[in-house]
Amino acid sequence: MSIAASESPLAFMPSIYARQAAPPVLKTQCSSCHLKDLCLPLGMTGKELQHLDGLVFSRRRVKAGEALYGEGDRFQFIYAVRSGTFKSGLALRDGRDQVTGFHIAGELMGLDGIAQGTHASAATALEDGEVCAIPYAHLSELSSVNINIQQAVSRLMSREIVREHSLMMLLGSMNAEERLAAFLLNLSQRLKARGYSATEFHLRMSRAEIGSYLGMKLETVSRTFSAFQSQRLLDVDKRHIRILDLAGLTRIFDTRLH
Amino acid sequence: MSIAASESPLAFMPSIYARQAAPPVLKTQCSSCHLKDLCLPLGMTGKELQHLDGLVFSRRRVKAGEALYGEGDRFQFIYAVRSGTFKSGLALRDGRDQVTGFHIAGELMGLDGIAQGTHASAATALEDGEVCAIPYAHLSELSSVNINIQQAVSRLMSREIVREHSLMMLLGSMNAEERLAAFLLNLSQRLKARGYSATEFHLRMSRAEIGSYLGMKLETVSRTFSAFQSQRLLDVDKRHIRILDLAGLTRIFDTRLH
DNA sequence: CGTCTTTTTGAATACTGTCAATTTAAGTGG
DNA sequence: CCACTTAAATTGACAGTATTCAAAAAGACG
Repeated sequence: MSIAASESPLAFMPSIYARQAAPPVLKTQCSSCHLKDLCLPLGMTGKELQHLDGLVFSRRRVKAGEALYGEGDRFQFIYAVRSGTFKSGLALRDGRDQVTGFHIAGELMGLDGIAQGTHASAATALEDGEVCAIPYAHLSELSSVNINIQQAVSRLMSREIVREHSLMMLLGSMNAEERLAAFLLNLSQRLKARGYSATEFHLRMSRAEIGSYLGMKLETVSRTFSAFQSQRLLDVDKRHIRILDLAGLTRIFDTRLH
Repeated sequence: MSIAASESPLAFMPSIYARQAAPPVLKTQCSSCHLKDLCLPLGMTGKELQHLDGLVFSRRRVKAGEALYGEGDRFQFIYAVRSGTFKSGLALRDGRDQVTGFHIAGELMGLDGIAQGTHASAATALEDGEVCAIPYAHLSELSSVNINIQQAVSRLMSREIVREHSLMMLLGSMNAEERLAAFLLNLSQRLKARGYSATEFHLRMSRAEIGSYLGMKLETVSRTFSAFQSQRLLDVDKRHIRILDLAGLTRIFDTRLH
């Protein structure tokens, strides 16, 4: 479920590297990563970025449905998404689970584990993907050497708190249409920031998972999608979404009159 | 709305100190604080605690209704509650606000400001109280000197993330009775940890504020209190609460069948 | 090609929200 | 100190939205 700190970074690499006689220490470097403006190095400049390259971590391929960590697992790594889509969530006593977040390229998972040394939530891949498994102990050490790295990590944790605040607002005071509109617009913006289309995308999660995240039943999610379609706000074909009227969608959750 | 970094720690102290000819630098020390097992020094041992005493911060008296900081205010301080009850929340576009947390002695406020350098939420006193205003810049410096302080701060931020996860679960999947039961039991535990009665207490927040926090209308909060009373789980007299059947209350939100 | 999962849609129910009236408490000023 | 005003809480009646239960359609997968 979680890989050991000593595990070779090669373990999950394509076979071309494994075939080499003397495999190079394949250090994935943050400074040369195409996600560096979104991910852990966010806001870091030359010097900190250099320090950050001292961070040794492994890349790990994950197949759809596979868990990165489970509730109660020992906390060792913070995971940064390289590719693919992930969900994190908690299991409820009755067997169902509450989705607390969806994560795409450049986003971090596992920060909840710092508090107790064990993960309070679980993270699962919704499609095949790849993550960087960053040893938290090592990141901590680095933080004590360079105060800017420490602050970058703090900012990322704080950002997670802010994100959850807005989700609480959503869950606490919005109706079904507003929730789904907020969800789609948020996803749209995140995809746009990564160079993808803001108006046409494929959902990697089921109606039930969206519903769990938004605090509504899967049938209500489906009905709301249909309602948006008949309002000509969206073009919905199962999980393929095309936003026809971005302004109209924005108006829905902007007009908080409910 | 927020006090300047250079402001004298004496500004909010009783006049007995101000009358002295040469006022001593009145440093409030974490190591001698009666809240040290709950607050910022959580989990710190002798050495870190000594380092933490190097932290200079002011104590600030706050009157009921007064704001500690508002949305968009520049982030300078993390606030630790010494006494009193506070709420934090976001303003909605339509004028109402979403309460994101209630805070009592030993709890921290303002961590959401780290992300952007400005507070994403506001914090207001629900009754007269006192807080420690901890300059974040100074805390950061201290963290780079002692790695254990840095980790303590990280743990506290992570704890906030975990707290919000469970609130999301509440908002996303519980009915009115379960929400109120969860709220009362959580408050009961926190009061107990501070030496107060776990079964009899005075609510400092209105039905509307509880409702905002729990994602329900004030009338529903009131009705649910009445329902608990007729089920002989509680004795409710306006804001005075006496828990008659703690086990029964636990069963309500434990039995997640809804 | 058949099975299983996911999604959509309908009909009825249940829960919470809305609107309104009343009671109680608290604060203000004569 | 009491009348007056304002705010908070309770309760009822009704409306509205989301849930539940059920069935059918459409893909996904082996």
